[in-house]
Amino acid sequence: MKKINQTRYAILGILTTGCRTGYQIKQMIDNSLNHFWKISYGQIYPTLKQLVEEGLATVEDSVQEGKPDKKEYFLTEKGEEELRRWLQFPLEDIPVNKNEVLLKLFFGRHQANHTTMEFLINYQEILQKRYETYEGIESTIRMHSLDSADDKYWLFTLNYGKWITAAEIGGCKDTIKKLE
Amino acid sequence: MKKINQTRYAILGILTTGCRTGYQIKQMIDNSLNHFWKISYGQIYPTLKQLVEEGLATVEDSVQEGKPDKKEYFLTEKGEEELRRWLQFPLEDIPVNKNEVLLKLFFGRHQANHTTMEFLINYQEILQKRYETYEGIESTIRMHSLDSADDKYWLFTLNYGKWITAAEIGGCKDTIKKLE
DNA sequence: GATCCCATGTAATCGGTTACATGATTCC
DNA sequence: GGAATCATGTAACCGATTACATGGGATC
Repeated sequence: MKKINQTRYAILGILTTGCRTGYQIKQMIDNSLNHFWKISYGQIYPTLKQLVEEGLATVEDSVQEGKPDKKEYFLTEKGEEELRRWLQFPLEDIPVNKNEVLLKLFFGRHQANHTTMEFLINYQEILQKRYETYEGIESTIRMHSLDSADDKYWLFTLNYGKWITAAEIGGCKDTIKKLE
Repeated sequence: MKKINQTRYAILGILTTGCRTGYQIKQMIDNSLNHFWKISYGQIYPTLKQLVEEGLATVEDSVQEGKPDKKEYFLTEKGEEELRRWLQFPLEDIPVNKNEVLLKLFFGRHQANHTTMEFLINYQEILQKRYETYEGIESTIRMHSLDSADDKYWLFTLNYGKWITAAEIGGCKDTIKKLE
């Protein structure tokens, strides 16, 4: 069973949201998907080139006034099909998310409980901030009530993200309590 | 800010649990940590060699009866210090866990809602099985009435894992409901 | 002149997987 | 003889990051 390269599909997907250049793709992922996806220019530019070679996208040189020139990428019909094929392809098993917190918790007997607790409290604070960020984004989207077709799914994603973050906060608190 | 190689520390940690050989380390991770960590021999053996070179561990050739020879690794004092140093080192920010489910959800407008729902139902079933596995392991540990110093922390880890899994199941259900 | 944003790209390197190679021992 | 388990290792490859290189335009 060969593993598929998800980054290709992430880029394919982003190209349907109005982002057209490598720079914009990077910005979109850093700003909107940054809690569950990331990417570097070292991947973006070569991948875009490859997508064109495979006929999944086309490029157009675009001259801008007041800004540097840029290359705009557009999905082809074939590219859209490829995206849809990937979307409906089911997860056969859960990918292992390497979790540093759980790993450290597992080796907890090698340090004083209060040190583990401090570690968890620190992590919990970070999670709390993340949760608040989600809430902020959510209300921004709702207020702007943009008619963008993507918004609905963006909110689903945020909501799912909130569930996970809340659970992690709960897990931290619960563990801290047990360590006391 | 340079990123530290956590795999080294995972191996360092496992060496404190009674696992002594590369083979045993692999087994331990596959059997006990498989939901939040994984590793391959291609990492284990070179890393063990490196740990010895750095004075964090020592090797001993061990002849066994009825089984092939093996190499047993032991943490040095320096190795234990290194492990403790890593353990107490706080997370400065949350590492990005690339999440295929969230990514696909984000691009949901490109397919029929029922397709997205089927995808989520499938995922939810996988999560449910995982949750039951956690419960199974938990009761096994509790029944064996632990004298191992690690057991307590193993249960903390399991408990935390249950929180996260339960939340993901909740997130799936909630999203499915919204898609109806 | 300095700094920031926009914009594109590559080379070196790293972390990790996969596939391969080897071989002892036990159990059926 | 064949399969399963125990055991160690390497080379090729892949996905991704980091550091570097370049440069236009706007703003202060």
